[in-house]
Amino acid sequence: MKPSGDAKSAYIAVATRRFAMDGFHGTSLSHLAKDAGVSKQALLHFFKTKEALYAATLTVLAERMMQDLIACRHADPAQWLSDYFTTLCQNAYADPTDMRLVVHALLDSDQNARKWPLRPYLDELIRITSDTSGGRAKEVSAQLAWVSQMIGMIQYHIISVPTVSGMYGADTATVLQVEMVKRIEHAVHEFCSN
Amino acid sequence: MKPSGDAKSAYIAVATRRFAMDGFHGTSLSHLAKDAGVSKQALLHFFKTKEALYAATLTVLAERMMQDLIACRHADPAQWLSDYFTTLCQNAYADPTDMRLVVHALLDSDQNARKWPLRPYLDELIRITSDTSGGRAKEVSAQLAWVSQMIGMIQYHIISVPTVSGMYGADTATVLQVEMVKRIEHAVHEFCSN
DNA sequence: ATGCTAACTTACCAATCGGTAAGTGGTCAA
DNA sequence: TTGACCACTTACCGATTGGTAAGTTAGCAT
Repeated sequence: MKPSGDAKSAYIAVATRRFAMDGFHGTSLSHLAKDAGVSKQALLHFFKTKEALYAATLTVLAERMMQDLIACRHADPAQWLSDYFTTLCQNAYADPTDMRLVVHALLDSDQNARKWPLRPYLDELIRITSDTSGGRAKEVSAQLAWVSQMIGMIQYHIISVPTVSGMYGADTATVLQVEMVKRIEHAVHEFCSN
Repeated sequence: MKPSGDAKSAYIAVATRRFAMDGFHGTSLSHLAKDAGVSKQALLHFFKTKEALYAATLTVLAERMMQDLIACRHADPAQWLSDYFTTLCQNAYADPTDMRLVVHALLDSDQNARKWPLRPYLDELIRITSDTSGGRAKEVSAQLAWVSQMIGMIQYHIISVPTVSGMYGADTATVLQVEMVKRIEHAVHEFCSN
């Protein structure tokens, strides 16, 4: 018998990729089953509904994003933020799955129905921000505003890469990537130093 | 007989709202027909496929966004940009339909299959940017980078309003709106003046 | 050996999907 | 008056949807 946890997380991994690509409504259980190489009911054995599977992918996504953030820990909080945002971008160029999934989830969110699993991640980002000399001088809501602006700018940038590349060419898209890194460093320096 | 153009654009208006809410895959022809108060085949009479109807909504969306941009025309290009981005935000708070539709379309875009209808709009934004004293000093790709960063920050901000509001409360969401306007004015000033 | 449970499978379901075919009723030019 | 055309309807289609029911198989404790 295959160990339970492995199969379950393998299904979540498959679902993560599919949901990130095509969104919740664009993905069917049959597709997911085919991707995973099992029958549709194998998925329904672990996750009672398609919604439950989707929710599980979002939970795992939130944990992964939190881990990635912690992995960039740095004594200087401003450096921490700069490093994290930059590596977030770099990783997403190679694999935009997570960023796409977040945006899809944002658009799908019923606001009250499904609770947002990324709150701890956001709170941690705010906490780091409030540790910087510049961030400390500002109100919490201003810190949240800045953090969400940064996250939004980056995630939107990632999901628009294929379109920009198709419109203006791959080389232009590369320039946008370089400009994004510069913008991140500038924005962190501007907001966090005083 | 009802005048053809009216019905057709009425269907597009209905489809715009639905597609913006639920995305392409989350919207069915039956739902659209019910919203419009006609049978499903009334839609298929004007648009041969669901894809064609979707493409039509994107085309009209692009025209509308271009008009909104032109409507903000100002002798000073920096002021033009500042006014436009600000009013774009304000209008989207009242009705986020267009912003949501753009992001949905970005996620759906097959990159080669459907051509991106917002290119003229983007090009016009770049043209205005290049008319500013600060923008003139920079390369075109840097202007594009800045414009797409601004658009991305704003659109992501709009689609995240319900989620942020659910997480931190409506009053905090209002603070984010104020901060966004401040950020827009600051960013325009920083990039466009020299 | 036996029974229990976890991890599946095949078979099946009503509902809905996008789309086709064949009209129906009203308007308008001739 | 007629005939063409347009906007639209009802009826229908095969395919696919999310999900249920009822096995089947393998490992493991007793």
